[in-house]
Amino acid sequence: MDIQTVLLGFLIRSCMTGYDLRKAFSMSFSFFSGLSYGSIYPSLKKMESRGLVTKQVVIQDGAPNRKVYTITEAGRKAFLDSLRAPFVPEQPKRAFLMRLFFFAHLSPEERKAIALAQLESVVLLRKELESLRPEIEALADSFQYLCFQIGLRYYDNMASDLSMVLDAMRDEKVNLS
Amino acid sequence: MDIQTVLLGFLIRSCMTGYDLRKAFSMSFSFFSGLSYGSIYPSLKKMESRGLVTKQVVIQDGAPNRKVYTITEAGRKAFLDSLRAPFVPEQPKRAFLMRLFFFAHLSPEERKAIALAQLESVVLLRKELESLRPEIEALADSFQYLCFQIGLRYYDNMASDLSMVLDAMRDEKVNLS
DNA sequence: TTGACATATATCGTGATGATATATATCCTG
DNA sequence: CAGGATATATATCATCACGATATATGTCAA
Repeated sequence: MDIQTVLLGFLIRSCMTGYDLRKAFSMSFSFFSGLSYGSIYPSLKKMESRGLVTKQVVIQDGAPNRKVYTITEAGRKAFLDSLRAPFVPEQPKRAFLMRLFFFAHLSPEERKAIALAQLESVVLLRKELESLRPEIEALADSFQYLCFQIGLRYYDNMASDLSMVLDAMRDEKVNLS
Repeated sequence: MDIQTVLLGFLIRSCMTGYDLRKAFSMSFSFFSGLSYGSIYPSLKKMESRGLVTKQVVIQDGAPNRKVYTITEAGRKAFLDSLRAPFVPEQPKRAFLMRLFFFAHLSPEERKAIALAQLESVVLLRKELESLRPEIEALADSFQYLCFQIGLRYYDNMASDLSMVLDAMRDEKVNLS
């Protein structure tokens, strides 16, 4: 998912500390990925050593010094290059598919319970994302708004997959392997 | 995605070597995840030390010895437990969303080219998966067939997302940030 | 006043990935 | 028949993402 590119994308807008980047990320990217300090700080170090960003230490009394990162011309170029890089095909990679693959090992009741729990959790995730709408409509550009819409559709599609699974189980002849 | 659970799921069917597991995996799971030896062998070692599998070394002359793994009762229990474990919510995590998020930094022509390339690659992936249909219809149980169908729908949904993006760009007023 | 929350950086263990190394056997093709 | 590709089979390495945790301090409300 290339964390460095995302960080550079945020740093183009404004100079930021690792902490700021984490916040910015959670607010706008949260629905398609997490990002932890264990990834951010090492990435910033690497990017600094590669000349993609520069660091300004702002001394504060008491609190730990802020390390403000600024993107360089090389960083801007690296960012655009990776936006343009050839696409690497992606796979679904969803844990639920793994479970479903082995569903024959569970009883019909367990299968139904698991699929229903999953459906509930997807509905919840969709609701959470939907609740960000006002914020996104205020701040996002048109492409970022498309990301939001695709995120919603993603959950809708998962819900519809789960309904399909539940339908298939409704009139199942038990099929233990 | 819990590699150990997947390996146990295959070992329930029959005893296998790491190499066999890799093959079994690529044939049936390939459309939602990869699995490399760098993950398999360490996992098998861990599972052996935890008593989930036992190892029989089959000496061969010339070729490296086969290490055949057999699932234990504890392994069977661990497998079922993780199928029943509470669901961890998942996020889309798609690299294309990251690109789209920053699309405003590219020219309209570049945006269109990237989205079209992506669409092509999705169509290709769908075709490849569809070509596995006869094999899957012959070997899969009904839940595994549902996995296959969901895989196809996944690519269909991605294609439809991309069409949406292309439509939105067709009549765009350029919106650079 | 005390506990929760925000600011801010950093490191650690765990583990997944992709690449590579090491051997040998078989099978197809020119 | 030689050569090269492919299959069998195990193993390790560097890279790096993640989640948890440690360390400090400031602020604000109950």
